[in-house]
Amino acid sequence: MPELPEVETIARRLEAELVGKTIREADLRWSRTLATPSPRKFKEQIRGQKITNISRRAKYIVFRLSSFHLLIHLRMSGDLLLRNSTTEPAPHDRLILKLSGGKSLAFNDTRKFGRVWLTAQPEEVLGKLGPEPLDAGFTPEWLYHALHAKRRQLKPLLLDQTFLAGLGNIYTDEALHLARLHPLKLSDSVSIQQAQALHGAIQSVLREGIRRNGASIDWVYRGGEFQNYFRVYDREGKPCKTCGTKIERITVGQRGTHFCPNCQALK
DNA sequence: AGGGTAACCCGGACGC
DNA sequence: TGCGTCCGGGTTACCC
Repeated sequence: MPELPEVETIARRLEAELVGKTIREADLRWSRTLATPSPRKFKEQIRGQKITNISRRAKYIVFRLSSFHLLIHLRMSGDLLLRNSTTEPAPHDRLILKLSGGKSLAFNDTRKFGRVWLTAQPEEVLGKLGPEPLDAGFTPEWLYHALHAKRRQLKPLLLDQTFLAGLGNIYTDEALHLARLHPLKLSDSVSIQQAQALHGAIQSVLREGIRRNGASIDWVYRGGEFQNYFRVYDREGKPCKTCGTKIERITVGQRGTHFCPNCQALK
């Protein structure tokens, strides 16, 4: 399941491979993948567009084209695959962009949660997002004040993309454990020292993810040994790697939430 | 206003 | 085998 580090890695790879290529044709194989515009308009507008830049904003992959922005959100099960144009479409391919130079970019998405936007106004999609957790503007001071401007449980607040953009369920649990903060702790009860710890933990787990996936992205979506790196996520009943206490799993805002009741005491 | 939860979209995994 | 339930990213609708 692609979270921010995986999306970052995909965007970097695509940037290295696809800048300068022209989109010859779009093969839309599952029309609901398209958030906007209509399939007809999409095919018409994307034809002949040149890819000038590829980047990431939150968990969106942003393709800057000659006169539009193509935004792709992979959600749960989406993946972007570079293929030769002669390769047959694979099961669960939702959109295939045929490019100049004999390559194709395939958006493959088993669960059909992922969405694609083609728009001249990307801010309509990206405008409400909070700051990037790895950008210079995300500082311990900003986090402290932002936390105190709300009175919300830390876990749902950190998952709120308008508060901070790009944290998903796994990295939120990991960051809270590293910062020794209970997921239900109220945001305005966090001390300046705790905000500093949380800030460091968020950047640390994301950077760790990026570093890891840069080396071996292929198993990220296939299970493999990904879970061996988790401190708390998906480790219910297993010993905390810090203190040995059994990791607990609770539901917070309908999300599975994992924490160490000893390291992350509420009081 | 600002907090919370439920439904929604999906298919795979898993339990019975 | 087969049916029901859970899971999850993020938005929207709705209630407190």
